[in-house]
Amino acid sequence: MATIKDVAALAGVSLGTASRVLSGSSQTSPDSRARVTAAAKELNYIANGPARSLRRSRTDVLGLLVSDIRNPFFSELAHAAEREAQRRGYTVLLANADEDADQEAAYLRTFASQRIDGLLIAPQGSDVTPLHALRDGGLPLVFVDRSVEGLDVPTIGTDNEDGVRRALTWLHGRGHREVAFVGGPPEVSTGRERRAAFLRFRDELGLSADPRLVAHGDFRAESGVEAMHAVLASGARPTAVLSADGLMTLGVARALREAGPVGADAAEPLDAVEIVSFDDLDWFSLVSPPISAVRNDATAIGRLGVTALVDVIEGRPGASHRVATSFVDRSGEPGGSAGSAEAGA
Amino acid sequence: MATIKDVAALAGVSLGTASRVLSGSSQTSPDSRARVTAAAKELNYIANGPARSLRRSRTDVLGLLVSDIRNPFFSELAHAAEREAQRRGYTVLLANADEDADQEAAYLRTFASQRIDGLLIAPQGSDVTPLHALRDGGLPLVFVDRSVEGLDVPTIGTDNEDGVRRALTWLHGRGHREVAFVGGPPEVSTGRERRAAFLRFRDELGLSADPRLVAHGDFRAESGVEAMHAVLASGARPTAVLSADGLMTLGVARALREAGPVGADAAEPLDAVEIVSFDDLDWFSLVSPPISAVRNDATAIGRLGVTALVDVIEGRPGASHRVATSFVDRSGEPGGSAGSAEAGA
DNA sequence: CTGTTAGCGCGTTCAA
DNA sequence: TTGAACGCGCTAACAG
Repeated sequence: MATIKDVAALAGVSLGTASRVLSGSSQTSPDSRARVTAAAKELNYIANGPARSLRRSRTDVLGLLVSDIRNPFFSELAHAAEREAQRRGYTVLLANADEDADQEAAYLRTFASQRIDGLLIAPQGSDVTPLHALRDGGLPLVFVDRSVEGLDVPTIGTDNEDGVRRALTWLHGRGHREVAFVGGPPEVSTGRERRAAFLRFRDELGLSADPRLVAHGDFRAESGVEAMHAVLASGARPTAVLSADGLMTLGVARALREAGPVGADAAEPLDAVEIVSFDDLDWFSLVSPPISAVRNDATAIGRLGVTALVDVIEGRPGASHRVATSFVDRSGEPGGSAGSAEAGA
Repeated sequence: MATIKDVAALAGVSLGTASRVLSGSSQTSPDSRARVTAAAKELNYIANGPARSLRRSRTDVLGLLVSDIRNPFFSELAHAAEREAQRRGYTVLLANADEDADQEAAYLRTFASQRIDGLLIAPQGSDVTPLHALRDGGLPLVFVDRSVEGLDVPTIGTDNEDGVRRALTWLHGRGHREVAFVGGPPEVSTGRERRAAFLRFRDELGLSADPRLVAHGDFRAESGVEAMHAVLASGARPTAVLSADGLMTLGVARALREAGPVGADAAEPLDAVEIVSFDDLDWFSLVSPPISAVRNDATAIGRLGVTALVDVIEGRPGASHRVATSFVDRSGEPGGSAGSAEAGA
């Protein structure tokens, strides 16, 4: 690979002049500008990033540490963050904690070693010490989607309480009183907030407070299956269920499908259970009956996260946001028959 | 941030000794090892990556440039690649070309500047010059999922021909003769291969060669909607459709749903169209009728891709692979009723 | 086994 | 406006 020295030699100027032309920092004569530019093109010169970073003590790279890249919410968030970052002259280094605190800690070290300029993170929340260390080391930090206590960091999250309120109000309006809840892990802030909101609005709306209706997963599909099975096995007979994230909704739908007439002792078959999801997935309109959902705006969160992070990096205060949710009511849609123009199989 | 100099000073040893201890390269006395380790821990020392890279002229970072991070196939591939890379001591820098050749070129530059040790790429295929430049610059390269002509690079792809064969044979066995095809873009190798295989096996099996049954998208959901609409608008009346990738399958399913009795002039309503997808998505079993699919093993491709790339980096020849597909027959499953334990709404 | 030193490629200061 | 020289933090080569 050609170095700036090669470029300078070919252009017949000094190394300093070549550097000034290429980084466009200082004034240079039109003559040397032309010659250096030409030489750089001819040699296919691309500046050595590590050397540059070492000298400038900045990398123009942002880290994004998501909880689970296979979760559509986070891949959409990542996509939006990447676009916004690129618009502002930063590159995004994406890493995946896979809902695992150890892996999160490992990537935190990697990022620190790479000397990224700032970090966007959806924290697991089980152990904050590594985050504290980074923070004390002076790394600009912004939380997306989730947050952890005791760390004063700009946070871009969803209005979880209002989202849950929308879902329960809607279910209540449809006549449901036995509403099950498949929540997220209590270690994670969104898990806690959505659970608290469920309990609160459940009571305010006068829905059944049967504790057997409440179960918890880990925001992954398989845990949704297990949680829903657990609810059904407990003997509870929900007419509807609210799932706290999109992947678990997939699991819940699977579990309900598998369940059939429930349990060994169940004489009475299970009526159709209406599903409502926190997170709207693109296939919800295709199942029967369609799944209504709280829209959780990953794109806005990714975009605002980068904005806040760049603000912090450049010395401005980063703004926190609670992004509003909306509710997608699919009760009026035909549902089913993805492969057919008719309703019903 | 503490530097290795600080660590050496605190430990009371020379800079060289500190370096030797921390990188574990050479032999060191137990005494200095203990003191350096302690000092490093106390100062919360994390080596400066850029400086390290500059000196060693390697970064221990692999690039992964995917076509579309929101495509579940690629997020799964990325996840697998990341795991395998970590296992081998590399970090993965993930970037998203968003099915756009310009963005691909931009990230290629970024990667080159970062001096990554090797690149895993699912190329767009429209313009190979930037890839050639990298290749000539000596960057180890491996293609995943897709490939481009004229570049002798290890390639880990799917056995597209056999996948399509499985799908068409299965459809033929179910009695379908009017089978539509929603293909990918011809600029992309997988688009071309799946199309060629469709045409070949369509003819071998004696399926209808009506050209109105064939349409093309760009591997994104919206294009699946458009392609399916185009087929229906042409007046063709397929009884089944093969979609060339998972996201387009979503679009196809939507289009069929929306279509209803087709067109303004259509007197006869459209019978149920059976959908088969190249790429199996996790919700296919939940729609009605369920969507059968060719399993495209993203995990294997990601894993083998990293293996091949590391081989190339370390001077061994990288092995190409055609990963086998399998067919998931869901015709026997109940389908529909995601929210119910009963079949039917 | 350890201390000293050179230099990776670049941006920037100081003189000219 | 330009050239020369320094040093960012680290590893490796050499001498002791």
